[in-house]
Amino acid sequence: MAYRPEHSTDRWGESERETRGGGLNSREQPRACNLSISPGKRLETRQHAHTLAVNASLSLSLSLSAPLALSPSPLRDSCLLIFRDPPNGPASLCLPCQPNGVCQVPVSVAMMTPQVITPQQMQQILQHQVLSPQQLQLLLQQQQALMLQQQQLQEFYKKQQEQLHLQLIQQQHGSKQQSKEVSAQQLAFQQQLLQVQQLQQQHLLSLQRQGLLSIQPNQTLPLHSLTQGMIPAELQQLWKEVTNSHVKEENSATNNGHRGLDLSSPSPVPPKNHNQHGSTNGQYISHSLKREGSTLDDHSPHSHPLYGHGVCKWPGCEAVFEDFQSFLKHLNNEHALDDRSTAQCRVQMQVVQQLELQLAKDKERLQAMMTHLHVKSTEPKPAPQPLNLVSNVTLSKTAPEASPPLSLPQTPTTPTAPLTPLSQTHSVITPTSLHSVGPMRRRYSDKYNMPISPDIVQNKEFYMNAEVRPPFTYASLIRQAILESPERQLTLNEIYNWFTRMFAYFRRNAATWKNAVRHNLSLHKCFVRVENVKGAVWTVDELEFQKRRPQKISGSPALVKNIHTTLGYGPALSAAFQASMAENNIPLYTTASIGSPTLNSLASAIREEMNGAMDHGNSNGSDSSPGRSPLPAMHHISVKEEPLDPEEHEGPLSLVTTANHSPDFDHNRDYEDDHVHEDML
DNA sequence: GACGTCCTAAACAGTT
DNA sequence: GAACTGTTTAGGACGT
Repeated sequence: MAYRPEHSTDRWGESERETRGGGLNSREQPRACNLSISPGKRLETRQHAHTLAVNASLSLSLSLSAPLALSPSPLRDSCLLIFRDPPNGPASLCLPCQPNGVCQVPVSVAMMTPQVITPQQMQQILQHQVLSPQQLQLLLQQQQALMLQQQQLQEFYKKQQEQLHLQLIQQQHGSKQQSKEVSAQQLAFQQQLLQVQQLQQQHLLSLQRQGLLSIQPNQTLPLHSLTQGMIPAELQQLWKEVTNSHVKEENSATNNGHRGLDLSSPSPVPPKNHNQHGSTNGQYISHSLKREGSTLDDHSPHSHPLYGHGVCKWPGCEAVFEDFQSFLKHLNNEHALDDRSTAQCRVQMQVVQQLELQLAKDKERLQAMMTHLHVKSTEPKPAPQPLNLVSNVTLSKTAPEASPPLSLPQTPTTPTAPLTPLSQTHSVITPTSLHSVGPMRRRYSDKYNMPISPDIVQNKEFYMNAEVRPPFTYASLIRQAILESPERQLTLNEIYNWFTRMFAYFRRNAATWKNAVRHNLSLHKCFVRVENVKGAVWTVDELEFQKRRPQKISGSPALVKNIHTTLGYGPALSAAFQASMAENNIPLYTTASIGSPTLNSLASAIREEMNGAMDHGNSNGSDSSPGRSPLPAMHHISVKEEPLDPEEHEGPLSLVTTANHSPDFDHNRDYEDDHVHEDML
């Protein structure tokens, strides 16, 4: 009775203040986004580019999101990071990434940057440079590492050459065109190598400028040792495939695709600071790399993007390991640089490219939608800031997967909830952003019949950590909780747990929202109580859920279409994949517009998918697992307070009979008792 | 203004 | 008896 709108408003305002003050503008800004990696390509990711960056782990582009644990790989020390703070400020180097850590630069990048220092050069350095012991040690490490690296590359090249030789023998009868292609490929490869050499020279030049290396201008750099005779077409093609797309991206994105190090301004930071975290850049580095799921942090050395929950996440591997070390061993042994891994990388690259393509399309579509909606909305509401969480999700994918326990202090500044300022992310506003604004929240999920799952998925980290009320109705949330469960049924307590697990907001005021949950469960026909031996679980009658509201969007075919195309979600897919591949015709359990015959059939499909198995389950009188039957036990379904004896009726009325009701009839019955029950009684 | 929906609050009954 | 679960009612806010 004592509903106080001002109270509600205050709470919202508070949440938004918390969100914006502590989250969006927080110091938890992913400053790592401004990190540049060199040599070769000065590649910078910014906040809005994380989504792509995370997928570009094999590209020449910066791919901090997919660090490869190379320890004790020699590649580790061969990467050179350039840090800028501010982003346009002078560069400072970090060499190597981390003395005892793991390189953040993917193999493809690290391999491009061999810093071969001859003994003569080393001697020169010793003679002419006053270097600290640390620097000397670093250089020695580099030298050793690079020699090892060279050996590896030579072995690799040898293999490739043998393969190529075999291939050439097989293809000797091939046409001239093929040989022409091979020649062209060789040419291209030579160009690539030339670029690499240039990059390496630039790299060394940068070293020189940093005072770490002193080389006479006319001195021949010993870089050719790497590439001596390396013209196998196979390797070339491989290289091309791995690098081409992203080189193109860079070339198109920048006027100079081979800028290499930006040495226009020599770093004012003396080399002695390179490994110190006390400096600004040091903090930057540490912070940045940590935020990218790095294993550099000595306190959390067991995080790796290819390792989660004790399972190797290498595509198709799924090997289980008891500890991180064994995983690393496995990674280095089983997923070393060989043909198989390369092929898998290729596949992954294609997947990534497809996703990127899809993402680009979706972004474009979203932009169009936003533009369209903005044109219509005459009053821009200034106060609430939409939250861009797309990149956050992407980031979170690379972060340790340990979800924050419920007992954690939930502040918007929690590192697991990185927030991106709106000002930088206009182009990627999630659908929620439009609706998480003030009192509109509760209409979000239903008004346009938009599925809430992608939003929840995308903003999961945020909702889990920020005490911001989710812009969904209780009914939508309950439905989501149930549908997310493997068996699509939850007990009340499990629903509670889902709420508290997924939303920090629901970790307080439990009495209020729990009451609301119960109220909604009981009130809405779409929630069906299924009695078990152990108790009762709640399931969702999807059709009923869809009938809850008449759709007013029929007049906007474009919107309908857009909604329709974003309906596809499969529980087996990962969250990010769901978000980006929503329209890939994956079976869904979500809302559909009732008015459209197409969507009606879609809804029928949903119903069949949800209940079709139940037909088989109906004959299964003895449930081997009574507590958690994957099929909602029809014979135990009780619709609200009137349990029916399934023996006396042909089937559960709620799921079958209501499917034939017209929406116009049904959507008004949400609050009313099912008179069918009375008929049947 | 009517209507529908959502939210909050509360009372009540049954079950654990 | 307390806590939990489930149902129902009531009233206000808000959008259509």
